Parts: sequence; C-alpha cells; structure tokens
Amino acid sequence: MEQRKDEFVEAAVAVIAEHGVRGATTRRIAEAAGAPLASLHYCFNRKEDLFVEVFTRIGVLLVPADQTGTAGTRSPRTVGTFLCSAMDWLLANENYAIAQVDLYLWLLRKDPDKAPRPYEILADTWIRLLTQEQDEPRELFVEATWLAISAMDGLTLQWFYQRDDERTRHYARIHADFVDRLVEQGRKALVRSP
Amino acid sequence: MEQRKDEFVEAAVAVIAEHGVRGATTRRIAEAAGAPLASLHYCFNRKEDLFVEVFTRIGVLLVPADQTGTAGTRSPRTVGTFLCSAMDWLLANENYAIAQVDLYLWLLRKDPDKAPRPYEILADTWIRLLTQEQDEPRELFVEATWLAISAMDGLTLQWFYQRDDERTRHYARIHADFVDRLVEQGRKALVRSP
Amino acid sequence: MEQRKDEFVEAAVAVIAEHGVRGATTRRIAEAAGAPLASLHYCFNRKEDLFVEVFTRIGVLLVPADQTGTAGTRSPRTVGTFLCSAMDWLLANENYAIAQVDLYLWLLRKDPDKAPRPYEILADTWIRLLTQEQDEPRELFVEATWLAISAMDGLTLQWFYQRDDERTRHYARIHADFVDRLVEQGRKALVRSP
Amino acid sequence: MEQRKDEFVEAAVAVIAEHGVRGATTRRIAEAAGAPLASLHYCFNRKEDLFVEVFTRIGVLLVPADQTGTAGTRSPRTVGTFLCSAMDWLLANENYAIAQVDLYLWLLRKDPDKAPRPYEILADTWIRLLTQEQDEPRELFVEATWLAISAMDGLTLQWFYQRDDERTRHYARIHADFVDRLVEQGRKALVRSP
DNA sequence: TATGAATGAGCCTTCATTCAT
DNA sequence: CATGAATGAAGGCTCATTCAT
Repeated sequence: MEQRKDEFVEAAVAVIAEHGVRGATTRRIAEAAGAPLASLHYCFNRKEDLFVEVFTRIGVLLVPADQTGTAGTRSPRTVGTFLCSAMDWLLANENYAIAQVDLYLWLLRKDPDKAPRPYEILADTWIRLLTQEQDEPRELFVEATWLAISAMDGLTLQWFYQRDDERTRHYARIHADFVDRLVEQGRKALVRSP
Repeated sequence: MEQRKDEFVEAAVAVIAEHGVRGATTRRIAEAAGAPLASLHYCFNRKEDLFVEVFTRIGVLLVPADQTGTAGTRSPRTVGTFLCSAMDWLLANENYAIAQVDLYLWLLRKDPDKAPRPYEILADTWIRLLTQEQDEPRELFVEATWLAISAMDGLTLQWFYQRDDERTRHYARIHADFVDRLVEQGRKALVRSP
Repeated sequence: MEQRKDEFVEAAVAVIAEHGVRGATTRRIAEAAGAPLASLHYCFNRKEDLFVEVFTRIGVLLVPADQTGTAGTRSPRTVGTFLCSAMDWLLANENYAIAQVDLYLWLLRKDPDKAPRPYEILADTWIRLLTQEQDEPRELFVEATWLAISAMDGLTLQWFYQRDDERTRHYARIHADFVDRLVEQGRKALVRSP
Repeated sequence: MEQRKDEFVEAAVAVIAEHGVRGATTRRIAEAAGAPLASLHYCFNRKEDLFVEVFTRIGVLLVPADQTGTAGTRSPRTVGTFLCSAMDWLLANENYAIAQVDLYLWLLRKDPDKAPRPYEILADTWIRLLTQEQDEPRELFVEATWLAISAMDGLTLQWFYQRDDERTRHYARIHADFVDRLVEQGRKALVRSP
C-alpha cells in the first residue's frame, strides 16, 4: 500500500515531466505505474492529492542533509555550495526538476497558500544550517539565500531548453561565487560595526 | 479581423494568467474576449496557434526599444539596467509575466525548437544594443546577459507567491549590480590583455 | 434545438419510468433519444437540469385546461371530476405517472424548495377554477382539494403494481364522491351560518 | 453476526432516507453502521439483498399487533383506526416512512412480483383482524381497506415536503371517517339484503 | 471469521473541433 | 464572412464486488 503510493508518485513525476501537469491524466499515470486506473484513486482520493504529495516530496529531496555529527575537517558549507549541490541534484534528476516547476505553477493557482511552503522550508533549512555550522547571525545569510534560490529557479528554467549540464553548472558556480562574496561583505561589515 | 485576433490574444493572456495553460479552454477564452466560440477557430485554426501567437508577442514586448537616434547624453545602458527594466515591465504586466512562464513550459513540450527562440532573441538584442552603444566586443556581454536572464526568470517565479514588488525590485538591483560588475571585470581583463 | 430538447425530455420520461431516476443514466437517455451523448449536455448543461425540466413539464400537463370561454351548458366541474380527470391522464400516460413520483422523491432531496411547487400549482389551479366557475369562497375547496391530491398519489402508487386501470378508476370515483360530498357539506354549513 | 445484520439494516434505513436508494451506496451504509465495507458483503451477498431485507422489515413493522387475548372493553378497532395508527407510526419513524416509499419504487422495478407483497400482507392483516374481531363477512372491509392504504400512501407523499405532522394527522382522520362511514353503509346494506 | 486491498465497469462532464447555414 | 449547433474523444471519479490473508 505504501509501496503502491511510491510507485504512483514516481510514475506521476515521469508523466508530468513528459506531458506537463496538464497532460498528466490519471489514465497515463496509472499506465506508467503499471496499475489499474481505479487503484490510483484507491491510494489518492483525488488526483490533486497525488500531485500535492509529489510536490511535497520533491521539496523534501532538495533539502540538504543535516551533517551535524559528521565529524571531520570538511570545508565549511556556504550558500554557494548549497546552490551548486541543489543544481547538481536537479541535473541528476531531470524529471523531478521539470515536474517541480510545473507543479509549483499548478499549486500556485490551486492553493496559493501551500505553494510557497517548500521554498520557505528550503530557505529556512539553508539559513539554519549555515547559522549553526558557523555560529553567526541569521541575518547574514537571508538575502544571499533568497538570491541563490531565485538563481536556482532561473537556471533550471534555462536548462530546460539548452539541456547543457556543463553550461548550467558553470553559471551556477558564477552565481555561487557572487552570493558567497555577498555574505563575505556582510561579514566584514559586521566586524567593523557589530 | 486583425482586431479580433488582438482581442483573442489579450483574452488568452488573461485566461492563462488566471487558469494556466491547462485551464485556458477555448470556451473561457472566447467568453473573456466576448466573442462566439466558433470565432476563435475562425481566427486561429487550432488553439495551439493562438498560444504560439501569444507567446511570441510577449517575447517581443520584453525586448527594449532601440534608442539609436534618441540623441542626448543619457547615462549608458548596461545589462543591469536591461534586467531592471525587464523586471519593471513584468511587474507592471502581471498577467503577461505569469502567462509567459506557463506558455514557455507548454511550448517546450509541444515544440522544443520554438520555445527558446524568444529567449535567444531577447539575449541577442541586449547584446547587440550593448555592443553597438558602447562599441565593445560582443563576448564582453554574453555571460552577463544570460546570467541576467536567468535571474529575471528566477525572480519572476519567486514573485509569483510573494507578490512583493518592492522586494523583487530590490533583489533585481542586487543581481544587476552583480552582472554589471562582472562586465566591468571583463572589461579590465580585456584592457590588460587585448 | 427546441425540438431536440423535447426529444430528450420524452426519452428521459421513458428511461426514468423503466429504470428509475437512479438508472436514468445520460447514456441510456441519449440512446433512447437516438442522439449522441454529448448532445444531451449541449441541450441541458447538467443531467439535473433535464430532470427538473421533465418534472416541471409533467406538473404542467396535469393541470386541467382553463375552460372559461368554452361556452355551453357543461355540467359544472368539481374537485371529484378533477381527480378523475387527473387519474385518467395518468393512466393514459403510464410513463409520466411513474416518472413523476420518482422525480418527486429525487427533487425532494436535491432541492426541497422546488419539489412541492408543482403540487401547489396544481392545488391552486383546481381551487381557482372551482372558485371562479361557481363563484364561491375559496375556503370551501381547499381541504377537499388536498385530500383529492393525496388520494391521487396514493392510487398512483397502488396502480404501480396492480396495473389494473379499471380498479384504479373505480377507487378514484369513490374518493371523488367522498370529496365532493365534503364540499357539499361545507356548502350547507355556509348557507346556514354565512 | 445477526446483530451485525441489524446494524446494517438500521444504517440502510437512515442512509436511504437521507440519500434515497440511489444514493445509498455500500460505502455510505457501511460507514453509517460503523463497520468495514467488506463486512456488508459478508452479511449480505449483494447490496440488493440488504435492501429487500429492509423493505420486508418495514412492512412487518407497519402491521398492527394482534390483540386477541388482550381482554377488556376496548372500543372496537376499525379501518379508520388502523389508518390513523399506521400514520402515527410513520410520523414517529420518519426515516422508515421515506425509505419505504423509495424502496417500494426500487423493488417494483427490480422484482415486480415481490414489491406488492408487503402491501397485500398489510391489507390481509387488517381485513382479517376486522373480520375476526367483529365477526362479520370479509367483503365488508376489502374496499375500505384498500382505500385506506392508498390514502396512507398519498398522505405520506404529501407529508414529505410539508413536514406538518398535525396537518397530516388531520387529513388522516378525515380519510378515516370516510372509510369507516363506507363500511357502515355496507353494513346497513347487508342487513337489508343479506 | 472478518477485512484491508484491489479493480473492471461505468458514470457525468468537458473539450477542441467541425459543419451547415 | 461569421456563427449556432453538433459531436467523438477523453477526462476524473465512484461503485459494487472480489480476493488474499
């Protein structure tokens, strides 16, 4: 049953990626999942429920792992590294990348209150991790984080028709440098006038 | 007849903005245009033709006006100013902003070769104008332009649920500063080793 | 178009009579009307609209014709004659009789405010005609009329499984005698103490 | 197990009363009974079996108790008292009243031979009781009984939208007077020409 | 025995599109 | 030229019922 749900979610991602939310019909999803149509409605009362589930799960997957406890002398994570990691994940999971944007626009219309949540969760997580790991004030990272997220979205959109992974990673790195430098500036300003 | 077409395009933008391409049915568009359903198919053989027309027109509107001939001692236009202007236009034309993204994703699936064109036209125009106005090598502006366009898209997406014009403009300016500085760096590098 | 509607109404009556409102699917009705399924929804936005239309029409058909102007020395109409006429009509239009009861129960649940209307219209018409034709006070006929209508319904229900027209007419006449005698009693009482 | 059945019957009455036979789905009934869906089919192979059971039980409940042996100087029961008692029971058991009519129409279509039975049992019982208690010929009560039953049905239908218990009882009494007078007339005729 | 899981069949409705006028 | 009328195809969803456990 729980496994059944997973299969439908997986199938939905694939179908949305190929046909868009518009073309993601219950029949197509069921077929992609190799399951009868009625089973879909047995697992998810409404098609919308399935889509919300998909959208939520993608949001969760994008969030970086909490590394507290992972000892060692790693180089410290920054907004830029989060951005690059997220882009890496999206490039490695094309279907999720495409489905995510489509679902975002869909949810925005269906339930405008729910749509932003994954973005906010993502931003909060980034900020929280950075604040914890480097023991610095929250405000230092807020602006850079939202800039990075908008860059991530913009690059994703651009990647859709260029399909050039290397180029996308290249631009991501430039954006990353930029936001990290922004944080650095803020840090210096803090030192001078705490 | 040509006016009829305009009315349908206008109506389509409004309907797509509200219901998404998914919900932009012929009936709704016809109703929004105050025209009989059959008229729509009289002007545009297929619904898709209408959407392509809409998408193309929006692309055109985003392109900045060519100011050659507009004499005077204006401060020179930069990638950053183009970015800010584009964002201003999008914020002033909400429906177009939303419809554009939706149509972009739709067209990407229907006809992947056509979708990128407006983006490339936009980029080419920016680059051409900058090259002409400042009589500098093309390469100087390419990277900054594409970064700016991705930033524009990302900010648009973010604006969709925040609906905070000021905040969006603020972030746009930061992005603008960044890309302009990037160009400046390139310019210096060029001077050193032409 | 208007004729199309009539055909669907006719078909709906037949299908409801045979299968009940429950079994009166759009497909069956369309088939009975010899029309494509989509045509039904072209004429009646929702299936419910068709049913309401059917119910209303039956109500209208039951109402006796206004005979003012039809000169001559007819024997005066009474509640009892109305009852017998109504039963005659129902027996001559079996499908309508059955469909009416079914629709009544259906409408009662869907829109309790609409369901009673046909009954009230029927009662009002009877009372009005009687009052006019015999130039007597309204109150004289109210009770008898409602008794007659309940008798009509009860006999219809009974007829459903007995399917014995003669027997039904026989009982209708008894009920008719009864309500007419009731009116007669009232009339006498009026004379005595106006 | 037997108790389970009772719960389902009770639940079915409530659901039918609210949603009609049409809307009395297995799910709704199971939910109303607080039982798992599959249990319903464990107790009643087909949904129809449950409905037949419900219809039969309601028929039984309407039948007046046999009072032979209940000594005393009660005033003798008549067709009219039976009618009033039946109406009282229906008014006190609204759900049953509604469900009964709905089921009657349903059964009439599904199995026309079964539907009339409860009515005939009711009529036979009334006639038998009257014949026994007053030691008079059967024929004396037949016509009045069937008239009373049709009145009962008609008043029930009318009560559905008026929901006026007092008014309904009032009309029931008038009908009762009428049928009792009819019996009285028959009785006199019998005396004169046995 | 009792029930969670599963499903084939069918329902109502909407859509883009065509066609006759 | 313009449009009311019409429709095949498909969509989301629910239902009664079965079955494995």
